[in-house]
Formats: sequence, C-alpha cells, structure tokens
Amino acid sequence: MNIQELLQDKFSQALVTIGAPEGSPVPVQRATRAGFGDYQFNGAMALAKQLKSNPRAIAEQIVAAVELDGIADKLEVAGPGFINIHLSPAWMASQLLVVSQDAKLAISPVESQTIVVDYSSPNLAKEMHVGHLRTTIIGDAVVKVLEFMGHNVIRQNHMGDWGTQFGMLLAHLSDKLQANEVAETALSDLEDFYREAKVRFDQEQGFADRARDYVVKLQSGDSQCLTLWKQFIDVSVAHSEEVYQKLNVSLTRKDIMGESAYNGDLANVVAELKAQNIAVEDQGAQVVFIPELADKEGNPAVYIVQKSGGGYLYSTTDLAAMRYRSGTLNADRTLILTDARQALHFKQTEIVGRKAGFMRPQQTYEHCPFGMMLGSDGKPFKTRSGDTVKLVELLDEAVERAATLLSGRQTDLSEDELADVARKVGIGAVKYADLSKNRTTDYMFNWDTMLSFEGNTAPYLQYAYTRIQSIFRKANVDAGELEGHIRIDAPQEHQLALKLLQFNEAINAVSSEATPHVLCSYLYDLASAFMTFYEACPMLKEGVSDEDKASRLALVAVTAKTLKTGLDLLGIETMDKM
RNA sequence: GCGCCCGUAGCUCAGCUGGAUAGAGCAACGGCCUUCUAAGCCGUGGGUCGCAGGUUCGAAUCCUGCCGGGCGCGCCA
Repeated sequence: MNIQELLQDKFSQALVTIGAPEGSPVPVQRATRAGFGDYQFNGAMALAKQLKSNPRAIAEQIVAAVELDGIADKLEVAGPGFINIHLSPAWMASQLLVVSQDAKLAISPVESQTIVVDYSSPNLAKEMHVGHLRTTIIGDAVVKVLEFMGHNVIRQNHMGDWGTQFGMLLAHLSDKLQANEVAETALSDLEDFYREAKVRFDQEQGFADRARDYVVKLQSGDSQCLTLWKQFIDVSVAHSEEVYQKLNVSLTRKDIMGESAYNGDLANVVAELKAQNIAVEDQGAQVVFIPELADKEGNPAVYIVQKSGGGYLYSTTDLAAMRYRSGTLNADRTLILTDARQALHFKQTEIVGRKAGFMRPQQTYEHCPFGMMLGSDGKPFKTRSGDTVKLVELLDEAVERAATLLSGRQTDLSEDELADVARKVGIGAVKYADLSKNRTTDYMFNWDTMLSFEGNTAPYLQYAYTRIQSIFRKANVDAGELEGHIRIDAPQEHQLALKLLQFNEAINAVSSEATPHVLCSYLYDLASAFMTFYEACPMLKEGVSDEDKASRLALVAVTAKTLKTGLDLLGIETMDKM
C-alpha cells in the first residue's frame, strides 16, 4: 500500500466516524506546493455543502476523528477547509527502512495477471525508422514495469511480415540470388532494396505480374516461395535485432508473433463470423456492419474482413490475434501500442471480436495510442533528401555526440570506459526524450532536443546516480551494508525521503495507464530532490557528525537504489562514473 | 459531412478521478567550482491555460457551442 492509499484508508474511516454520507469521495492528494504539508485532504468543502455546515468546522471534526498517530505529526486546517498533512519524519524513516531492505522497494503486491503487450511490430519490408521508436521503447518500459510488479507478461512482436508488398520484394530478391548475390549482401540496406524493387514494379515490363504471382504462391504455401520469403525475413529480423540490442530493449526472437503466424487461421475467422451471421457478403466482400458506430443517418460503420478477391486484411489478422491471445494465451489484459491513426480500427476490432465471442467479457483490449513524429515543418518527419531517418543512424549519432562531449571533459576514465559511458548516455538521452512525453497527438522531432544532455534528460538522472556512487567510493563503504538509521531533519532530507516513498505511486500509474512518462517525471523529481539535498547536506565534508554522515549515507543509498531500479525499468542503463 | 485526438511561457512539454498563488526543461539575464564529479546548484524575468457560455463554494481540468490544427472514415497496414 502506498502513502496515498494508506491516507485514503484512514480518512475514509474518519468520514464514517463523523457520519458522512456513504460513498463520499476521499480526495487525498499530494500537496500542491511547499508549505502545505506533504499530502492534503480536500473533502471537507464538498462535505460541508452536503451537510449544510461550515467547511472549516467539518475539517476540524475530521482532524479530530482521523487516526494518524505515528504517521502524521501535524494536521492543520487551512484556507476554506483544506487539511494539510505533515508526515512524521520518524514514520517516514521507518518506511524507508522497509524499502531499503526489500529488493522490490516495497512495491505494493497486486493480484498477478497475465498481460499480453503487443509492441514494436515493425514492418519487415523496410528498415526500422524513428517512427518505430515510441512503440518499441514505451512498450518495453511498460512490459518491464508490469513484470516488476509481479505480472505474467507475454511480449508479442506483431511484425509485418506478410502481405502484398512481399510479392514485389521476393521477385526482386529472387533475381538477385539468380545473379549469385548473397541474401545478406542484397539486403544490407532494406530501404535501397525496397526502392529498387518499387522502381522495377512501376517501370519494368512483366515485373508487376511476377510480383503478384509471388503473392499468390506465398499465401498458398508454395515451398520454393516460402524458402525465399524465409531468407528475406531472417535478414530483416536480424536488422531489427541490431536495433533492439542498441536500444537495450528486451525483445527476442521468441517474442515474434508476426502477421504470417495467423495466416492459417484467417479462413476460420471469417467462417466463424459468417456462421454467426456477424459477417455478411456485400459488394463481393465479406463485411461486418457495426451499428454501434453508425453515423447520424443510421448508416453503420463497415468493417471488411475479406476482400472481394478472397484476400484477407489486417482486420482479419487482428481478430485472429485477439482470439489467440484470449484463448491460447489466456490474457487478462491485452495492450496494443500503435500510433493513433489506428484507433478506429482497434475500436471496431474490439466490437466485432467481442460480438463473435473471440474474447471473454472480463478480458480487456486496450489500444494505447500515440501521435506521429513530425519534422520542424509540421510534416511527417523526413531527412533533407526526403527519406525517413533510420533508427540505427539516430542511435549512432547520439552515441557519437555523447563521445564528443566526453572527450572535452577532464576524466580518469579509460578508453573502454569512455566508450561505454558514451553509449549509455547517448542511447539513454534518445530514449528518455521520447519516453518522457505522453502526447497522443503528433509531436516534433528535433535532433538537438533528442540529443540534449542537460536539464530534464537521462544524463541528469544518470549523473545523480554516479554522484552517489562517487560518495560511496570516497567514503569507502558498500551501499548494501549501510545501517539504516535514517534521521530526517533538514527540509531537503524531508523532501528527498518523501519522494522516495512515492515510487509506488509512479509505478502504479505506469501499469494502469501504460504511461512510462509518469515514471520519467517521478525520477526527474527524485534526482532533482537529491541534487538539492546534495548541495545542502554534506556527508563527507569536515564538521559533519558521525550520526549525520551515517543517516545521510543511508538515505542516499535508498536514493541510488530507487534511481537504478526506475532507470532499469525504463531500459536506461546506469554507471558508476561519468 | 461524420467521428477521434489536440490547442497551457518565445520553443519543447508536464499538470486534466475539479482544490489554495498554473509547473519543468530549453532559450534570456544574474550569482555559485584551490570541487562529497558545474552533465550541477541558487535566483530573476516570461502565461487572458484557443474563444464564449454553463455546472460548482472552487474550473487548465467537467458540460455545450464556436475558432484553429492533426488524423481517420469499404476492399493498404
């Protein structure tokens, strides 16, 4: 249980005591500014209205009734009837002791669920570009947080490895191999390869027909065609694995469940929809009419599950995926991280799938949308030459910039250590820049913002961590062996301790809303509270009492542990020196 | 035309289960290193929270209507 829940519990009991109507809200929230305590209870005003009484008098009654002995030092009624809650330093210290002794930082236990997270899902026909960054790293952070909380998480990399464009690519690859090229070489640059194939498709006589022929053969399981397809997929998957590795993302080959995996089930999906009279034939295609999404004239939305030519669409694949996740994987929740343009599609898929019984009512289907990446001109992000920016290139540039910055600094790090720090700082900066935003609308891509190392950035958090490690080195202590006698005295110690105890609240928010940016801003606040503490509360300087030193080292040890845990969950690496 | 999302400081963004004087970072300006690592700290300036109504003791947050932008609406994914 986190502090907020604990206080809500206490206040809701107090409300019963003073005879408040049943079901009255219990608005406990973090204090909005310094001087208003640590938390506040804001329910007195609304209650006074209902009870036709004076809000300050109600607040006084609640203060008298609430049992916070040992938890809060002081409760004060302020303004129209706010109750400001000042937590007891001794209680906070005792809570920190619990946190410091628990590997999971005393994260509140939850009922373990099976949660499927569909993320990254690149199109294998092309190289991963900056547009894939969001789904990949947000998804990975969400997955790690859920696992940290004790859930059974199943990653699903729903790769785009199937579809009409592969006909063109396979025809082109086939020719390359005929000319004795090796697949790896031919596909070393997927963008170039795609462009070449496209040019031939548009211009070369007979090529388009061959391409279409390949699609049919592929989907009907022609073995020669499948071999060719498999070669292409292998090389392309290797490309994305290179990116995953650079990004420090936890996806592996066993998490791949591409569109092709559902190919054999698509006919069943349509047959079942037809059998249930959910899908009907219209203009030669198999469609589902969705009255729930009708326009004002009553025309239902149309959801096509099979083309008039017999081909299947991504709607069919997503229904098959839904059924697989619900049935075979037995998911309590399914989270799908894609860009916002697909919102309607997933809304429709859910309606149709539920109607068909492809998932159980209590299972959730949660589309987690986000905006597209735009250039500074407000248009979809492209390089000057009009290409998309490859993810690998962005990452390499980030590491290079970090290395340049490092080379200008005084350091006792070896070459290898410098390279390692540059990598962690560069990659961390890129990830944090994206993870820390929660826009469902489009957002601007900016090299300088993305590769910035100052202010609210990953290096700031990494730097806070290394400062603590540096203290431990100088003090010659092992953080794990510190005695936990924390005494909270200075206001900077109080703020830092408070922040540490709120880790729980941040984690909960990430898991329920799939919003890692809450964790980012929590960690930034924490690092910031530490920096302030660091300036104000010396540990190893002359004149510091042994007692202060021990207490502050212990406090800082919990800080380091929390920072590291939080950054790990975000997929951002820490280091001892930088 | 209908639907979804959005409009907060010069820029990029938090805040939106309604709570006190709307917050960060960058940019600008002024301080702080013979150092518990200045990738830092402290401070100053900067906002009719798109506009107008409504609900409320209280609205950036909820409701309605406008204005502005993005996206989506039958055989791409």
